[in-house]
Order: sequence, then structure tokens, then C-alpha cells
Amino acid sequence: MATPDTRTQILDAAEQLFAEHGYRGTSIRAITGLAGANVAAVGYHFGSKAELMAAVARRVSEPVVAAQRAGLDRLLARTPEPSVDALVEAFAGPLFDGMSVDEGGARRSRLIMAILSDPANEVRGWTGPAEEAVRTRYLAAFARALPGVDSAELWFRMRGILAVTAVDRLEVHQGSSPGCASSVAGDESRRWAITFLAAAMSAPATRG
Amino acid sequence: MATPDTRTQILDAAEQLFAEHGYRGTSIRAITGLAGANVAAVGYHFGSKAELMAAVARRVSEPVVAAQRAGLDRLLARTPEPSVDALVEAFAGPLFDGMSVDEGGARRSRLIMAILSDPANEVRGWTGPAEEAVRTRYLAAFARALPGVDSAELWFRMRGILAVTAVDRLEVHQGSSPGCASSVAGDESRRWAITFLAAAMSAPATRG
DNA sequence: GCTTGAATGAAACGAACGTATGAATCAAGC
DNA sequence: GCTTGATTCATACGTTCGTTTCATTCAAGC
Repeated sequence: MATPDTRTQILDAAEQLFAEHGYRGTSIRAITGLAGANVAAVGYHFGSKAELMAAVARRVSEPVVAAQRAGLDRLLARTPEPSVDALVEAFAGPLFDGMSVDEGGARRSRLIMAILSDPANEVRGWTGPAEEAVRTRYLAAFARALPGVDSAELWFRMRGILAVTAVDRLEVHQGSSPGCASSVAGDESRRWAITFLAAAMSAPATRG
Repeated sequence: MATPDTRTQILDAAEQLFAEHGYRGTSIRAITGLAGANVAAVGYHFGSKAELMAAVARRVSEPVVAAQRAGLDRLLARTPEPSVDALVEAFAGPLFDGMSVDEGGARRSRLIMAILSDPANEVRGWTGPAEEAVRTRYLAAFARALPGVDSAELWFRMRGILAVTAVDRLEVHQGSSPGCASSVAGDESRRWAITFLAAAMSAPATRG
């Protein structure tokens, strides 16, 4: 097992530290220190700290978005009107897959949270047209499955999906709540989230 | 209208800037600059930046927690087993009330998000025993209303409530999505959230 | 063997950070 | 009117930040 090149090691270290301490809470020196590289390597390989963050975000989000798109394609190939449950599974599932505790799964999950919640537009602004496009396609599919709910409320609910999946691994109650232990069992929380979100998405429209 | 004292002006400015740029993204100089005070005033009145953040968090969360507790008391005074819908309304409602666009409502909502999602324990650690206690009481009430769902999954769902309400005002899709405009109409998103969350909480237990 | 271009290393830049210091200001008490 | 205690001010300290510079290393091409 040859050690990966400096660029990859910086990406790995940045992914871990950005997830643990956020964008602003992570210094270039901490990243290069963990990666065993020189401070100047970030400037050389990525240009700046912000561009490094963008590269990390791209690497993490690409397989998730691809899986979301593939899942929707698979559903639509079978029937033009997939069920709400199937749509929730296809949309939210990839946000959990590859996120098991082994390797860097939980780390990646926290990273997504760190990106979504960071107040700096510099960090949130990375969301590319690919994410946007797949979400729009899911919105259309949800709209067909839930004809009574208008599109504005559906957008709200899809944001709810992102919120629940993002906060999942975030230990809001820290070590004091009994539910905390469950956040380690990634598979269980995945099934809980699907149950929770499928019921939420299926709710009848709010009476105007 | 006499100008409030320096201490209050610093709290106001800190509340706004912490909400907009997060804890690490806000400098003491920016806070005192907006408050029209001197840099040393933070050290004098609060001791440190972290203690200022704690004071801001306390001021924001106290009325919310009080309203949650009062709402649960009111429900339990009427019936020993309130419905799931009523519990969701009592728990999530205060997270929206007083959060209208006028004044600093949306600002306060974003602040809660900034606190919940900040990776620094220094920031998240402020959650006091009051928040913990009221959440435990709600858990017990939800457990009575949903006898089939075990307590670990209920904790997960209550975290989901916090996630949805917190991310509500967070414009994940920025200006590009049509649902964005709705985040301005606080009352509408409040009703949407209650619908969404009541359905989610009422879901049958995940089959083990 | 020498050259070339990519990659790394050590060091320093100016700026901004949180915090601390000591003098200046001010209202109230006697 | 002088004193006292609380507050505000200008200023500086030491540190850390992101970034840049420039010399050095190193493998491949001719």
C-alpha cells in the first residue's frame, strides 16, 4: 500500500478536520500538519483554503448526488409515478449510504452538515447545478405522488429531509441523552429516518 | 426612547452577528463596532467572547424553553395523555413564535441553528439543564401517546423536530429555489412545519 | 550529465484575532 | 468639592491566521 500523493492526503485531512471543527475552525496549518505536508502545499495544489474546501465538498457530494439520480432513474423506469416511500428512500438513502461508522462515514456526514449550516456564503455557495437539478427532478416526482400539496410546501418538506438527515449524526444532546448511543448504529438511524421522513412527506397538504 | 445601556447593545449586536456569521466568523471588534462600544467592553461586561456567546444563547433560549414547558403543563392539566399533534404544536410552536420577520425573529432562528450546528463544543455546550429537563418531559409524553415506539427512536424523532425547525429559516437552496420566498412568510412555514412534524412523529414504529 | 518542470521545504509577510492594561470619564455620596 | 466606584476609552501585547516567496529537491527527457 503505497502512500497516496500529497494532494490526496491533504484532501483526506481537510475532510476530517472540516467535519470536526468547521471551515473557520480549521487552519491550513492543522490540515497540512495532519497530512504530513507543508503549509505551502495547499496553495500549490488548490490555490487557497476556500478552493480546498470546494474540492473537498465536490469529492463528498458527487457520489451522493449520483446515487440520488440513479435511484430516481431506476424508479421512473419501473413506473411513471413512484410512491412517496420509494422516493424518500431513493432521495434520503444515499445520504446515509457509505456513511457507516467504519472509515470516514460519520465524518463525511458531519461534513455535509458543516457545509449546509455554515453561515459563510463562501462555504455554502459550492452547491453546484448537479445538486440543484436532481432536487428539482425529485420535486416533480413528489408533486405527482402528492397532487394535493403545492410546490412551495413540497420544497419546504424536501428541505426537511435534508435537515433531518444532516442533523442525524449531530449529537445535539451530547452524551447525556439515551438516544445518543443510537447515533453510532448508522443502519438503525437510517431506517428510523426513512420511517420518519416517509410519514412526514406523505402528510396531507396544510389546509390553507 | 433612551438608548439602552452598553451591555444590552453588545448583546443585541452579538446576537445579530453570531446568527449571520457564526461564532468563529464574528469578531469582538465587529460586535463592539456595531454596538458602538469599545473593544474592551466585552471583556469588562462578559469576561470573554465565549461567555458573551453563552449570555446571548441564554437570552434567546429562555423564553422558548419557558413556552415549551408552559405549553406542556397546559396540555397535561387538561388530559393525562395529550395527542401527538398537540404535543408537536406545544413543542415546536415556541420555536417559531416571536420569530416573525419583524424585529429580530429570523435572526434569532438562525442563531439557534448556528448554535446547534457549530462544531465547537465551546458553543454547543451552553445547553443548560432547563432545556434538557423539558425535552425529557416531552419524551415521556410522546412515549405515552405512541406506546409502540421505543424511547431511542423517539429521541431520534425529537431530534428531527429540532432539525426541521432549525433549518427552516436556513436558506439551503439560496435564492434559486421557488420555496425560498416562503421562508419569509414565517406563519406559513410554521403551519407547514407542524403538519410535517406531526405526521412524522405519528409514524408507526420502525419494524425491528 | 545536464536541463527542465513539477513538487516540496523553510521562512516570512501583513493582517486580524482575543485579551489585557492603565488612563480618562462620569455620576453619585458625603 | 472631593472622593469613590463603575464604566469607557485608546492602545498595545502576543498569537495565529492565510498567503507568498524563494531556494531546494527530485525524477524524467535528451
